[in-house]
Amino acid sequence: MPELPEVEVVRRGLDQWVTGRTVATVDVLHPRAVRRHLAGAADFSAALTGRTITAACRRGKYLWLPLDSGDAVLAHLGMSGQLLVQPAETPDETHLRIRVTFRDGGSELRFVDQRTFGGLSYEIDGAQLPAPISHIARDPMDKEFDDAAFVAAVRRRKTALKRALLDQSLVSGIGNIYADEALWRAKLHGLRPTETMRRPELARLLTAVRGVLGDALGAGGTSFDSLYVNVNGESGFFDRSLDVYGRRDQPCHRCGTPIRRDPFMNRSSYTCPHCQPRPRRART
DNA sequence: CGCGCCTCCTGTGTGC
DNA sequence: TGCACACAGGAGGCGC
Repeated sequence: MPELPEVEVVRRGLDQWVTGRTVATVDVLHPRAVRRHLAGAADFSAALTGRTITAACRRGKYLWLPLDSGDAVLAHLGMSGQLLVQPAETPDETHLRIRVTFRDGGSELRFVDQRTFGGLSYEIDGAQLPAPISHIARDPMDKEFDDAAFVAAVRRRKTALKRALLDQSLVSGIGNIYADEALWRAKLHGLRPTETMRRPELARLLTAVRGVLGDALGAGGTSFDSLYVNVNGESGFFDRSLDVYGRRDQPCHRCGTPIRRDPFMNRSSYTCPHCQPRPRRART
C-alpha cells in the first residue's frame, strides 16, 4: 500500500531522526515482524544492539539503514507497516511490533504494523544494497534509471501493461494506486499486451509515472488511509489529487465519463472507459 | 525460465 | 444487533 512517495517520506524522516544514533536496546514484541530474519528474533536484537546507524536508504518500496559494521537493517512496510520516531513516554501503539532505543536516551524507533505483511531483518554486508533486494529495479525517479532499457524490457515481455508496471524487477516503487493513476494520465489501458506497446507510448507512460510520483511526493504522500504516515505519525494529502483510484462511478476529471472499477489480480483497477478504451486484444 | 496464481494477515465496511 | 463475507494488497513462492 505505501508506494514510492510514502516510503520516501519515511526515509527522509529516518535520515533526519535516526542517522548517527547508536542502538541501546531492541525489543521484538511479535516474532512475525522479523520472520525474514531466519536466525530469529534474539539474533536480530543481539546483532543490532550497539550498532550506529549511518544513513537511511531506499530502493523501490524497501528501506534500509546502513550500520557502522557494514551491515544493515532492512525494512519493508508491507501494506500497513509504519516506522515511527516517538518519545519514550508515548504509550505503546496497539500493533507495536519492534522497539529500538538509543544510547542518547532520546526518541525511540518503533515498527508498528497492523496486518503484519511488513517486517525487518538484519543483513550482513548489506550497507550498500542488501542481498534480498538485489533483484529490485531502480525507481523511475532515480538518476540512473535507464529509460531505453525499460522500454526494451517491457516490449520483450508477454504480459499485461499494468502487470509490468507492478513488477518491481522492471521498475520499482509503483503499486496499485499509482499504476492506475499513471495509466490514466498516459491514456493507456492496463490490459494492453506489452509486446504491442510502441516506444512513444512507453515514453509517455514513464513521463506520467514520474509526474504522479512527483506530485504525490510533493504532497507528502497519499493517505486516504490513516495507516500511511511519516515518522511523526502525520498523513500526506495526495488523496485529494487522485484522478481515478477509488473513484468508481464518479466523473472522469478530463471528460466526465463515469470511472469504472474492474477486478484485476485479486484487487481492483480503475479506468476511464472513454480516455482509456479497453484494447480489442486485451491480455489479462 | 517466464508467467501468473495463491497466500500470508487483520480491521473496516456492507448486506442480510 | 450480530453474523458472514468482501475487500484492502506487496511480494515471495510455487506450479504450469
